[in-house]
Amino acid sequence: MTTNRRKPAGRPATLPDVAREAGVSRSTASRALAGYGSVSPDARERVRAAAEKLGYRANQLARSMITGRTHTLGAIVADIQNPFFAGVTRGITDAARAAGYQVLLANTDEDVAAERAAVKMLRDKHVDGLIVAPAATTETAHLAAAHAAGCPVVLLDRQAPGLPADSVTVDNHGAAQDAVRRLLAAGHRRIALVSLLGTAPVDGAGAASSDPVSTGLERIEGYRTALREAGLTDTDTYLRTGTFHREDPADLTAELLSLPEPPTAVFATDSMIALGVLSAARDHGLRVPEHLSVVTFDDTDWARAVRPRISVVAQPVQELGARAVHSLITRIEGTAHAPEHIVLDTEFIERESIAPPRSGT
Amino acid sequence: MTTNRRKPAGRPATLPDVAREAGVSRSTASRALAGYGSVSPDARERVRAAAEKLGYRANQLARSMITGRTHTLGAIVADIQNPFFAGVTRGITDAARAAGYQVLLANTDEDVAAERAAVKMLRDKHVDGLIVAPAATTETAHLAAAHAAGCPVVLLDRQAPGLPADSVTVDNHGAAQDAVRRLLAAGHRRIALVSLLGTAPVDGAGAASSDPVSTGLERIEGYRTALREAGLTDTDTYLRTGTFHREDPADLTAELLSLPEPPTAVFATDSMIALGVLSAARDHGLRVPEHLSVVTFDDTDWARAVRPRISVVAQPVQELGARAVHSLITRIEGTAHAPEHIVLDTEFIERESIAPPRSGT
DNA sequence: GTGAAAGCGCTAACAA
DNA sequence: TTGTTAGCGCTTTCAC
Repeated sequence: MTTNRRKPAGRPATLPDVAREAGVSRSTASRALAGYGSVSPDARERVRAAAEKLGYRANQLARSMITGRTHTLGAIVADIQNPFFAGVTRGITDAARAAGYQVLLANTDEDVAAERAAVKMLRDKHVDGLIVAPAATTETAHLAAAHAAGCPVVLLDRQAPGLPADSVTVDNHGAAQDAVRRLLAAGHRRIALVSLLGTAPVDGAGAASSDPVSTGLERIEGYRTALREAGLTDTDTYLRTGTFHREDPADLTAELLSLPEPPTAVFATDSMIALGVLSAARDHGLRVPEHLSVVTFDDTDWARAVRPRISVVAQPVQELGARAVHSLITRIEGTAHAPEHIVLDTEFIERESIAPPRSGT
Repeated sequence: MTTNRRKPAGRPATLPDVAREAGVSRSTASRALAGYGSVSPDARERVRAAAEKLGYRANQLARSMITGRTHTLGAIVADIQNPFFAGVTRGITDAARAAGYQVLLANTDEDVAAERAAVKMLRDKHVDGLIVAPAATTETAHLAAAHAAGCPVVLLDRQAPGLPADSVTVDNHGAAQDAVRRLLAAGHRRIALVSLLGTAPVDGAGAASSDPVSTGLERIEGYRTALREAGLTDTDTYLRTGTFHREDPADLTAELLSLPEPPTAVFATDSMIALGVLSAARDHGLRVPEHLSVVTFDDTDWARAVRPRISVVAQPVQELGARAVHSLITRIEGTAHAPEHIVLDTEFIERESIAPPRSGT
């Protein structure tokens, strides 16, 4: 038995309803509404009118089943409450909407297991692609699998060497180096870096011991490079890295400030760390910038409102998100091409948190 | 012709693949996996093993078409970059995920047209329900329509009188009143309020002239109540309200501070406004709290890190989001019941931004 | 307890 | 240009 009953008032109008109202077949109605194939102007108009009259809205679920496209993107970030990711997410949702896509959001708290679970859920929902700020640089099998299975992935903010995916990042090394150079130029020699990394701390002399997020690592390397340039060979004396959820940046800073020869300047690798640095400085009765110069990554709202205003390395947060969306959609809708790696410029914004050290090194 | 071909390696496994592998019918396989109806333990186990072997993941799109449930929630907020909404969104995504739901996110920038468009897109995607911080209190026909059509709506942070929907808010009137009382208790008489409202400014004597967001209005009323309690009848002398995107809170504050008899204390209705107030105070060479006491809604990260630390009315942001999710899911999964209005407590956190005025009123 | 068959709302070959 | 036909992958009566 075919579905020839008339549409009851309560039920939302379906395509057969529209077709019947317009006096055409379902396929013609479908073609007219989706705007493909060829339909006579007359039929097209009748269908349009019928759809309007019935308040017809296409069932995207049914459409997606056929076309294989949901026009939905998945965004996986560490923490939407972090102003950096809030800005990035804003950029993502805006760009996505402008391109006719919606965004499913997931937080990972820098936890790879949570990231894996998120990828699984989002793929179950058949997102057309994934924008991921990966929690780890090496454990990316789930991302590679998604990519291979035709769910394109673009990496945001962070790289993952093994993965043949597009990426949108900033030049963390260069930006950090530049920031530290400014501290050096002001006369500082005892310059600290405070950071939080994904998993394991960077110890003493060498490189990272484990698999932390690449961003932090690059900033640390930029810091070291700048110090070495200035002839400071012992680059790790004032280097303090903690682990998310385990260490508090304020404590790391407090420890630095209690040193016999405390740093005269601190470089914070993001705005939430800078807050900890500021807080510790205050607890030690230190004024910025007279007693302690401070520079941080990320130009948050408060950096230009507090006293003194904080000098920052500003990242183009919204653009980071928007470019990720564009890369992703290009890959979803376009033909295969080699992974592209977009590197956006940062901007150093000089404000009032840098002063010469009180006593020379 | 039935679909009897064997599963090619490239294609993801489907239910027929699993059924064939397990030697049962599709219906049995479906029952075993979804865990309804009755299936013999033996068959259940064979199906489970087959699914595991083939790496089967159910197509949620297909499932949703049948069941009418997508296990997806829509969240419509003003601006994810506002720390308040960032916190709320965090609460929403976490609670949703814990309950087996995903979240589609949309920003409105307090624009009703954008909100309407978002509701339309999200409903097209068949979200099971909507969490909305409505941009306007009266223009809510699109929300009422969604609700009536079986897509439940819960209001977040803001009320909409005409709408028979659940809501989760805080006691804005009481919290504002309490905050202003503390300023009064410190000896202030010239207390300003700076706020940004949805559409039209609140002028002179009366109530709102148009349809701004209820939250701001309630805070203004709380402010007026506290002033009246203290015998200050002229409650609007230092009341300054602007419009989103049009006025800058710093300008509103600058104007106040240029008055012949400037206020000695300012109450900001959210953290982004507080930033403007602080900035204007600095530009006027005023120190907080010696020259100007400051209190604000929302306990953002920076409020406890800046010097002086800012006294705030803290809202339970994550809980606000979580409770909204629970209300919504209860309504989605449960039976019809009268709208419930949850009002959460705020907490006044006393810090260092309030001092007695220099010259008594 | 299990399978056959119908069908959710839509698109896409293919014929006409 | 248009209609017919066949599904997408799954759930779900309804007999057996």
